[in-house]
Amino acid sequence: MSIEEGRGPGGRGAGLSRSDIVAAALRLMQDHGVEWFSMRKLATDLGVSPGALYWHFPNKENLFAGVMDSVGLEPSWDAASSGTPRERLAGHVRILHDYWRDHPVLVALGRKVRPTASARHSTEGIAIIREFGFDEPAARLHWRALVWLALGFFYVEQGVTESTHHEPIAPGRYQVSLGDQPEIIDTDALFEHLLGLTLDGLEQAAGGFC
Amino acid sequence: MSIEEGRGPGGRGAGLSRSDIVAAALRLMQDHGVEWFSMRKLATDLGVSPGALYWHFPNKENLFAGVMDSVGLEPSWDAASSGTPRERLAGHVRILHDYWRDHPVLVALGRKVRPTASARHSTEGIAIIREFGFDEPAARLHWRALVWLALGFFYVEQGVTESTHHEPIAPGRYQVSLGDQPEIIDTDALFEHLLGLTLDGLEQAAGGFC
DNA sequence: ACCTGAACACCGTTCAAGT
DNA sequence: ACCTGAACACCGTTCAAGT
Repeated sequence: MSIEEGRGPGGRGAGLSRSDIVAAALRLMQDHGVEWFSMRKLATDLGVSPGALYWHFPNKENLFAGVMDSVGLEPSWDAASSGTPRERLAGHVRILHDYWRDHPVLVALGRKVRPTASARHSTEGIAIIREFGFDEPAARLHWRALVWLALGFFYVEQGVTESTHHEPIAPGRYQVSLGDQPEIIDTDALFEHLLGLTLDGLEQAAGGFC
Repeated sequence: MSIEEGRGPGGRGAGLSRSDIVAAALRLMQDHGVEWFSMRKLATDLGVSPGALYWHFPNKENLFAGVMDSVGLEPSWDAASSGTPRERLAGHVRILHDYWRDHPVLVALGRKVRPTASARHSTEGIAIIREFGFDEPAARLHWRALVWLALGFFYVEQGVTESTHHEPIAPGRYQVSLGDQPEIIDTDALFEHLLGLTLDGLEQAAGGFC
């Protein structure tokens, strides 16, 4: 009657916790993709029966939400701390875009990613925009537009790089060929270009010095 | 030995064609959503066995591609035919955004939507941009940036309206409440704002009259 | 050529039963 | 309280067999 492998059938002893499950789920999704992931594979990975997961989480969607919370939404802000307001704002938006690009799991996760930056990131972004001379409501509107710009661009970027042939030529800097003629696109350069245009418009709206 | 309902088991006579299958698939997806759709439900709807579909299509993904082709990618251009170059360009981009918003099936369809407008739409858009004074390569780059802007914005818009409480207050003009404080956002106004900023930047880059 | 029907290998989720 | 094991109602896909 010795139980070798660990615990026998029934009873407790698996020692599962919400954070254990979430961590394993995130690892599996990062390694094999969100498409590949399933509750049963997660259970197998944890050495547990499928039903066990449903004591800790009501359903798959709730587990996904737990994974998203575990990753957190705190980009690193080191890159946007010096320079002109324009440069710092560009850095700030770029950080958002890079953050989402480096965590595709978050975006692929059932489209549950809310287009909001973290509170601190938003506060700083709005503060920078106010330096251009905008009042609070205008700055908030501009900030929201920039956040949507960055997230939207990443959605498209992800869709393109997933659905077509693409070759990464550097970390976070892939070229894709799409459309009729196999054209090469540097998505990072395209993002910089689009962001630049928008910030030009923002500066113009602020300054009025012409 | 009379076969009433149509054809008996086995043999031909179902009269399936690729276009029939595609049409039924599109209808089901529009009525019940892409999530709800399955090959077996499609077969049931067509009064046919699941395996029958696999004679016409190698797999589900290929069927999805067929659905996308059937919808076509030809927005109506009536709205962007008069006014200043700036107004016509804005109308052109707006048409793209509205088109994708009115065909969410295309975007939800496994993220297979290529971020390219139709050839004619692109040609006209690039021509308008050239009126600002850009040369061909610059105009193409600007056009691509605008296309990505419109498609990306729609992705975010769709994600928000699907994942949070939202109430449509007019066709194509819904308000959403998201984030910590239940704030109201007019997504159409936000898009106009973002597009306006970007076009301001584009005009500025073109003119140089300052 | 075109389709059926049954099978295969999967899903997410539930739930009595165990400890 | 925590987990098992079996079941339920699904999937996409394949394929021998029918006409």
